[in-house]
Amino acid sequence: MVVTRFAPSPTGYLHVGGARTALFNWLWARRNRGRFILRIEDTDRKRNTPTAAKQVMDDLRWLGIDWDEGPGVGGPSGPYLQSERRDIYDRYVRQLLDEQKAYYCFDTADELDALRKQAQAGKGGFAYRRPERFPQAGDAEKARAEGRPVTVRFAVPQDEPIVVNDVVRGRVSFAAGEVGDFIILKSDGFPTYNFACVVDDYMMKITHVIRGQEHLMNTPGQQALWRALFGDAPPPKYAHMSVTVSDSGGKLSKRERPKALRETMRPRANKEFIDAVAANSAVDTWPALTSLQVKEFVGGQSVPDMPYIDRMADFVGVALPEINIVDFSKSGYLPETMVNFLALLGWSPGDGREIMPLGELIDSFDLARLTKSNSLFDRHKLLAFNTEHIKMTGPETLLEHLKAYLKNAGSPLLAADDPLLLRVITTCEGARTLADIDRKSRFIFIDDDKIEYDVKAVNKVLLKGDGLAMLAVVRDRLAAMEHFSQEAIEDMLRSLAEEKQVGLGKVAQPLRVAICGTTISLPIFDSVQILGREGTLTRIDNTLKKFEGTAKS
RNA sequence: GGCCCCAUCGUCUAGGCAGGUCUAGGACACCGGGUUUUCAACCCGGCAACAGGGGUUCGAAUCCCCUUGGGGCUACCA
Repeated sequence: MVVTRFAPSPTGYLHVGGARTALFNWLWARRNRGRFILRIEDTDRKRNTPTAAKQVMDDLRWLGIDWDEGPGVGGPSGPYLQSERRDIYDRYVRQLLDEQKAYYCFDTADELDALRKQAQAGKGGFAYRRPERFPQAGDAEKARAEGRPVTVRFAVPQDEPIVVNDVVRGRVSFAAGEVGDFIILKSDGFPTYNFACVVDDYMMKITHVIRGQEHLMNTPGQQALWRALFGDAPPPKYAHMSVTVSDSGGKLSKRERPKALRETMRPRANKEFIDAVAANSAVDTWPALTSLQVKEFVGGQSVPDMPYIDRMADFVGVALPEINIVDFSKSGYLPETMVNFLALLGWSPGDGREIMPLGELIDSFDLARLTKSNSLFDRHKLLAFNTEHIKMTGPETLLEHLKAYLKNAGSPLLAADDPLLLRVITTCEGARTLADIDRKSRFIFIDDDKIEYDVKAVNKVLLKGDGLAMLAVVRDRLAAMEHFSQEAIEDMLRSLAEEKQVGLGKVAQPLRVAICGTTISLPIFDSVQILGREGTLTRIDNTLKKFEGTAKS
């Protein structure tokens, strides 16, 4: 049976790279009717937070990725938090120590740094120099007493090359001595990734490890460790996927958002600006940043937590590139879109299909068709995918997605009932994101006297030419109508245009701006009918009053 | 610096492992036109690639080598 796992380190939100890894493992398990395990690799006490673990799980659920074993669901190989498996790791470390396959180490971080610098200066790479005689338990005690850090290193067999047979890359060979002895147990008693991962993959009977290419260099060490620990037990098959790169070059990383924000802030960063940003940087229960903190951020010396980044971006008025899964959901992308798009980053079914529902993805997924070369995360294509998915998603499902979106965005449209929302959805055929739908419909639930007029729209449609005059005529016709049905509104506007010998746009656009404040809204007949006669007339009157006399020639 | 991976339109890719059917196919983007009550959507058309150099072969996008370029790793992070 195929068993795969996703093993995130809970250091923050789930980002697209992690989501893709999770998805590929999940697809492969589902495709083979196997099991998919979620394992939390929280062995870095400095960086991991419990909220991040929860957030990662929420994001996975949002994507529709469920796990057969893991936090929340349990399973035969638990616990699934590495921080709760320390006795297991200790046992294996003990075993290696006893068999002289691992040894204690007492170097400080500074000493190691110095060694590394030295190696850099020379021509070779850095590999830890193994001591002639392995320190014993007594030595470790003594070192501890002296306050030196105590770690354990694995003695990587140095006599022959290590060959990794990778599912996507084929045979990758590492020269004997190339892989240096690496730390398996940190001085705080926690295992390192390279160790815990091997032990857990064995105990959880993982058959396929699908992960990013950045792990390829870890594989020979892990493989050697596996042999030392588990002898001839067959190791999992490794599949190292291509890396997802960003258009700014390099691996797509969470740092892009702070970077983008910093770049837009820098040119404006005088004292008042920094103070203003700082004063408005509080998030929920988190206190506002100080001006100094903001200044240091702009200067590149520090990076505040992500919520602050989002808050500042909001205040400054920039849209940051989406990196985390939550960013995409906030921007109005469907989970179906994300899954589909992510699946095609480094994989293709080979027959030209692109827009695929989940079931099709599962049926077609194949490790043999993973791409070797890196791929760039193309937001344009993502948008196109979202448009397609919105089109092919049924109104009921879309309604659920939309409601979740609106809630998240705090949209006034939240006041709408289901029938109205459904109507909005069907009228918005061709919307590219849920945000589009929201944006085009918000006007419905804004108070008549709180319309924000878009300057450009007002100038172009109302002030230039005889927009205001036309609007006044429209107002009177609307007031005189017997039945305020959508059909009647359409008939009235069309015949008015015909009567005045102008295109419908000349009639419709001033009306649109009057009731929405902008030229972007639902189709005009729907807009007017949904708003109702009273609201429409009030808004027209307000508009007329506001802009009369300001018309340009 | 060392080690490892990769290389087809601007981007994602098909084709490569089993060399000829590839004057290299699709999608997105872009450009032009159409439709139109806004934004979209939609329809039609167009531009556009085998990184370079050597081999092997009757024949190479496809196999081999070198160069160049890109990426990854080089932590008591995962």
